[in-house]
This record gives sequence, C-alpha cells and structure tokens, in this order.
Amino acid sequence: MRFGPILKRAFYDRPTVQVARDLLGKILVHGSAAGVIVETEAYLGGDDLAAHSARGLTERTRVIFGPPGHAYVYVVYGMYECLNLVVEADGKPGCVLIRALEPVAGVDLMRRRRPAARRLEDLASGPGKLTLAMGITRTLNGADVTRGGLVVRRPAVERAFETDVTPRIGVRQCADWPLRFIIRGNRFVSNGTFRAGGFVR
DNA sequence: GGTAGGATGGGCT
DNA sequence: GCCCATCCTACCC
Repeated sequence: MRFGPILKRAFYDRPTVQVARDLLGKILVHGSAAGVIVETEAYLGGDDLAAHSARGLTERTRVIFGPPGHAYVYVVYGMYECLNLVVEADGKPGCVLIRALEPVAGVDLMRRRRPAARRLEDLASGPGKLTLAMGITRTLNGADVTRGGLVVRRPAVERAFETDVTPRIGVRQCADWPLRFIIRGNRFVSNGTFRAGGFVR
C-alpha cells in the first residue's frame, strides 16, 4: 500500500486540539506496519489536570515540554505502553494520545504481535493494543516522528469524513472535557469505558 | 450480549 | 502507599 508525504514539524507546531482533530485520517507507520488514525485525545497544558504535564517538568514529562513532532511513550498500569505525539511550540506542553488505528499494512505481522485479538476490528482498537500491534515501545520515547522508522503520513487519497467529539476515556480529572476525537461511524475505534453518568463510546 | 476483577510496575506524595 | 490516559479472562445473562 502506498501513502502520501510525511507530516512536517509545522503540522505539530499548532494548538493541541487542532492537531488532535487533524490527525484523524492520517497514517501511522512503523516499519512495515501501518494504520489509519481513527481516534485521538488532546492533553493540554494549563489547567488540564488529566495531563501528565500538569505536575510540571520532570524526567518523565521532559519530552512533552520539548519541541513538536516527537513521540512521548509512557507505561500505563505497569504493563502497557501508550503513544502520544508532542505538539505546540518548544517549551509549551501539549500532546495527542493515539487511541485507535484501522490496520492497512503489515496486518499479518500485527496479528502475530497481538494473538488475543480475534477480529481485525480489535487489533489496534485501544492505546495499549495499538502499540503492541505496531511494535511501539518506550525505547521510542523522544523519537523524531518527522523522520525515521516511526512517522505519520498523509493518505495517498484524502477521504472526507465526519468527526465526533466526546469526553476522554479513563480519566478522572477534567472528566467532562470534550477532547476525544473519532471518525464518525468507524468500526475500529476503542470500545470506551463506562463511567458514572452512562458515557460509552 | 454484558461486566467484574485481577495482572503489574512506574511515578509521585 | 496510592493512583493510574489498560487489557484480558472468566463468568453471567
């Protein structure tokens, strides 16, 4: 499968919410595996207490405060890794969590990396699932995603779609902020998490 | 179809 | 010592 050009640093050097929305429909590529980004979440600076950067600059959050167009990979629940793309200008925190992909290349390899996935729709339908399927680990923390083995590309053919906005999944702070973006009707988005109040998907 | 509970360890108080 | 930006299995309709 052929893709378009790699997204340049200027794409990431913009407000977090804009980048989170614009990443939908783009192609995440790592080696021979690739998938269309169908779900993202924005993590802001300032008073967004759900963001790791909210507690200030530490060894872990250093990348988030650095220049845009780099990967921020962290470990959740001691077992899984999550991929974020750093946005906003150097010195200003902001990142976009990649939450789900529609696999489009290297699918056999992705299936071998995730034997628990029964259906294609489950292969990369969550932040921990997609890093497993794509072979993305914490060793890629800080990697430049405008060049190298992990990049984001435009699709060869841009397709129109509608976007839905919902609260973010699995966060307690700022639980009702509308910062999750999904491609409307896409079958590859994560299943979400039930919370008091009844929010699902 | 659905959900409850456990695995498991890094980061920060 | 507590809190997680999660996933999978077992078990129950």
